[in-house]
Amino acid sequence: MPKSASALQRRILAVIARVPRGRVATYSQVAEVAGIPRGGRVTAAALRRAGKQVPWHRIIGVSSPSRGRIAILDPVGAAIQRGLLEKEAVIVDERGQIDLTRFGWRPRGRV
DNA sequence: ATCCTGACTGTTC
DNA sequence: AGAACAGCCAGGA
Repeated sequence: MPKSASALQRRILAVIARVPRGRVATYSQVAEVAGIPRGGRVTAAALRRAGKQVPWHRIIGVSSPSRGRIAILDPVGAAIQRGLLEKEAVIVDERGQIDLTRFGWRPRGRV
């Protein structure tokens, strides 16, 4: 990985690496576990830099309290993410939405 | 130190 | 349910 990666970014990547297969986590959720309360954007930035070194496809945005949705800007990348998730048995809606009550990651410990 | 940026979010319309 | 807005955070110029 890039030697210039900050400790914070490495921590974020470490959290993402813990998201189990067949499950998805939101940007903010990852940020919070990594120690950045409202840093959803920070998670996004870290992911962008990390590339495919982590299960990037398991990180999504929030659409409503119980639903998440693919937040990739590039339509092609979004399609790829959807494919990867479906391959893990995660049901992705036509609009790229996902039921968090079913596939949302629940980190154990504190919340 | 200051300003701008963005794979974010909760609140309002 | 979906679009517009206004905060929020850390990194980079």
